[in-house]
Amino acid sequence: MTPEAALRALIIDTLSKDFQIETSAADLRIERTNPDFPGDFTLVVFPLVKALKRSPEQCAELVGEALCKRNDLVASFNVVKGFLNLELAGSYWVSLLQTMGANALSLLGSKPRNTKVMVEYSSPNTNKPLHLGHVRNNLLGWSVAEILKADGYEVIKANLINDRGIHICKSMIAWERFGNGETPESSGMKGDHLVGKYYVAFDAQFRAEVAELVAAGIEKEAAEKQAPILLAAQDMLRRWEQGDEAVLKLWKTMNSWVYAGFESSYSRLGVDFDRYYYESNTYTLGKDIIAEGLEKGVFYRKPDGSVWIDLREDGLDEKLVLRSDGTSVYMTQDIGTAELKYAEYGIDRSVYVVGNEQDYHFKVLRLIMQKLGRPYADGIFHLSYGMVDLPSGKMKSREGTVVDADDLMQEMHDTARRKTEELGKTEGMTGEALSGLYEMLGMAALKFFMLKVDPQKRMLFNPQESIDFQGDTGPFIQYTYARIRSMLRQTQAPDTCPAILPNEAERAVIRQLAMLPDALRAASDGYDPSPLAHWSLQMARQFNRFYNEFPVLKEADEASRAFRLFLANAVAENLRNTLGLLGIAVPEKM
RNA sequence: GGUCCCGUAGCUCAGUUGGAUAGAGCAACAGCCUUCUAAGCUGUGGGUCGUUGGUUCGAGUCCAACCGGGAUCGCCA
Repeated sequence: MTPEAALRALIIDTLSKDFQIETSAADLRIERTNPDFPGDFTLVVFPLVKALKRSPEQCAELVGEALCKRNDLVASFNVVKGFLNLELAGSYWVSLLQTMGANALSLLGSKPRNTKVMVEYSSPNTNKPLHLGHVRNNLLGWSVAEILKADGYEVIKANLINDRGIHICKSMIAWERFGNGETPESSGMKGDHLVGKYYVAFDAQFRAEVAELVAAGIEKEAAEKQAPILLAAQDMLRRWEQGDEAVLKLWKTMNSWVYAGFESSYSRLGVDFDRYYYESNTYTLGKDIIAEGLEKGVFYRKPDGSVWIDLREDGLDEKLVLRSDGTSVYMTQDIGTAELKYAEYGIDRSVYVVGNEQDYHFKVLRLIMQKLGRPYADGIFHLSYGMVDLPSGKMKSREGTVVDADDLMQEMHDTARRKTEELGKTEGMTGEALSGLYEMLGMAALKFFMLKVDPQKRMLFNPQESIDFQGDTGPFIQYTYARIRSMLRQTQAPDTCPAILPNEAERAVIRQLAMLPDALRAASDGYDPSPLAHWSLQMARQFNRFYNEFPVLKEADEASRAFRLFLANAVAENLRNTLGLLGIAVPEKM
């Protein structure tokens, strides 16, 4: 049990037995005590004033005294205005440390959730390499999946690959026209970058053709519809759908290049998937459900044959779910894949990590599934995240003004190397270990930067300034870990924790450790890794404060030294585990 | 125009279901390495929490209106 939960239970019991006041856990206001006052937790007594018929100060005094008497959890108290500051007993903190040891999450107890969650993330298009926005998506999705696992859910990570459509044909047609048979092997280019190059080439050609048509006196809008290369791409899509062998062959070849490229980016990012879905397989799904919905009267057909749903009563608009020619739209496919996911795994919840520009789409999807009475409908959750902006403005992959994911990762690696070399603390490390360290530090800086922010907010990314290695960063936490490991290489931590009375700095460290379960719960409930990132920062800061003031290895008193080693080891292990949920590895030395 | 998201220090961000004098980091300035890793620690300066009302013992947090930024409302995905 966490200290707060223990205290809450004690207060409820005391209020009931000594004051005949029945309260529920939710009614009590318990907070961390303001650092300016002595105490660990604070009970806000204003809500009790009416029931006790006393002034706030008197209420606080009465309750404080009763709590101290009841058992040895609360050692002392003080009252400031209507706030009852409670100090828990030193012996309690030590026994708590002994209980949680290297795994503070054990305070949660193990309860099987028997709940299956699918987290779909990444979902790239196969016409261009991953960029900064995908990086945020991938890190979020992977981390949320790991967090849910740590909180007792059964998790399936899924990737729905958009391998079909006009955008793919654009790359294909440009490669046919301008490629001269270029391959990743012949060019030495990563496959996804090679294909992306032709996507950009398509756009350049397209714009040139449009300009030509406009010069010939055609309206811009019309020109954009009749540019020859666009017509060629559209024709290719038709041939693709008809199963034209030459088109399919080219499609498969270019896709295989892209997949090889993606695999290498995913692997470097440290993300993985349990199940891949391909839009080329799923794009016709969902039509049966449309038919079912028509029968049930959830959908209706317009005279031209197109099928719609009217969501105006739900505050939305009418929405097309099937084209007049009977082909699927985006929504049709998503209805179908939702059904497929459920059929395959019997999932209870389905998390979609997709940018916030699709808020509307997922609101509609969820509503449709609810109206169709699907058992998984309420479990659909759109993990919506904000765009990543650059100082120069929006990223446009067509125009090639993007921060490429591979370039970014390499840049992080190089920056980490430069920084490490400046500090010159890596004596005795070999070339391979060093490069592994740079990678670890660079990726930590990148991942922490992305994950410490509330997903919902759009974020500004300044390649020159954003990513730092000092202050609120991944490397700062890694550094704290490495320092502790350095001590533990010299003297091992004891298996059991000596029962001494901790000083204020030590208590603060234990208190922070004990807050990890709350951070995990917040992260899991909110599908948001940032509470764990902030916990880690706070943990590292708290430990560094202690470390700066008190000796560990050089502590003369043997019991105290053993206690501090045990404490330091607990901090290191919990930091390592928590950063692991963010996809961040920790070095033994840096 | 309808709907949704965001607005907190010069910059990047925290701020639990309303609680004490609104917190970190970066940047600026001043200290701390003959002692366990200074990628660290300590201190100083920096705020009409977009604006105006409302709800109450109490509002950055809840409600309303407005201002500013963004997204979305395609037989694109």
